[in-house]
Amino acid sequence: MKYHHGNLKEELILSACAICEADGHDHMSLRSIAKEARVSQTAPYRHFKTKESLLAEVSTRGFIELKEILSNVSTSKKTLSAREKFLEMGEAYIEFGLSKRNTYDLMHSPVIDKNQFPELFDSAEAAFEELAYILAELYPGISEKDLGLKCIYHWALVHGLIGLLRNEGLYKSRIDTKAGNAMNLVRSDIKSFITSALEV
Amino acid sequence: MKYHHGNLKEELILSACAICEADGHDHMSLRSIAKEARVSQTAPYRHFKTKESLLAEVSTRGFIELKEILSNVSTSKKTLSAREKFLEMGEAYIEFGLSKRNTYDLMHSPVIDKNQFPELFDSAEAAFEELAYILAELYPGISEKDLGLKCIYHWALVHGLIGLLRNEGLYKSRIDTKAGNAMNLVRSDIKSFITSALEV
DNA sequence: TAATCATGTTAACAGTGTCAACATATAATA
DNA sequence: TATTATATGTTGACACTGTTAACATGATTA
Repeated sequence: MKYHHGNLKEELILSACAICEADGHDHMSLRSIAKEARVSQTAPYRHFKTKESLLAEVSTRGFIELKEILSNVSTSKKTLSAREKFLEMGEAYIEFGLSKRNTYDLMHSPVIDKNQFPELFDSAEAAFEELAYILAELYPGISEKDLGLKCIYHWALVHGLIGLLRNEGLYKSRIDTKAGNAMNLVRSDIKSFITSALEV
Repeated sequence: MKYHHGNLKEELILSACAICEADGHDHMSLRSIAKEARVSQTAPYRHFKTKESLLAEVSTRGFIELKEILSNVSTSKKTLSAREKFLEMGEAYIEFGLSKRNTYDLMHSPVIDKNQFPELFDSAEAAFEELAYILAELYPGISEKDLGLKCIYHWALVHGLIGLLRNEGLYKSRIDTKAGNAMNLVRSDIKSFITSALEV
């Protein structure tokens, strides 16, 4: 029987990622994660100063995955026009926010102070940089200031849309019922929704 | 000494609202709220089936306040054009999201299942209806379907923008530093930012 | 007046994050 | 190689959490 685990830190992170996505970050306990790794309840403290710092790791992994998803659009679809790549990125972003729902929540949760975890901060920024790259390609010669404004505009739109698409019930009376479910309409054709934002 | 409090439920809600806004909903314990009302730790259970239902009350009050803020724009500024009222509402919404930060978080937190609390659901919907009213005024004769799309569009934008404006650090390298802080630029003139969305 | 019911209390349970003190395996050093 | 230091594990404990069960008290109603 080995006293030392060998790869505990990584296993804890992976467990945390799985539990976070399965149950939500607020239903995730250090003790249960430790138990899953068949290790004592305080063993995680040899690798993470606090629970929050483990959550920060999970969040960081989320941003890294998101960044890879977004940059894949740029690199693996070189034949597409900038405009089409932008739309694909928007779709991919929303797909991520909807499918990795709980992880996405953690990534944007106020329980983790990004300023306290430089790696998390950097990973988040790297993901958003992908948006800036494609927008710079889409608007050649744009000033840095206007590029910044456009980044904020599109990111806000897409981030907000994810929140809305998940709150399925909301807006029932006027949209889902009376107007024949505009929400589903948006969901079924996200690209055309995002496209309208390009007219701005 | 009175055994019965008399107005405990309301006092608990008010305490909860205060603590939520001060410390965040995740740092809010039933016991501390009970203590603040100088009442035993289990007294709240005579008025709330669970902690979540107290949080739902706090969230509901938030949406009610938000709805009032938004409808005040419509009613108290009748001389304004529909367009100007829309911009004022957007500004007021963002102001709410930034100043009542922790409450706003709770209102959009996934820890409360809105479908489980009809009053909360209704209060949230009532707030969003205000947006629909002003947009209907702004686009007379618009179809219900298109109205729904516009609601989603503008709500997503403004909701997402709040998230971004609060994450002050994010996007530092490209925007805050290189581009001279586009974020602050947006914040200082929210109306013109929202205005661009009207061109869609 | 007596009985019912809403609203309080106390005691206890299982679960949480975290720390201090101790144990062991690996790495570095003499 | 023998010894020591360091990284990584364990046990036990603390204060805190939400929640339930059993009981007490005050107000309302028959």
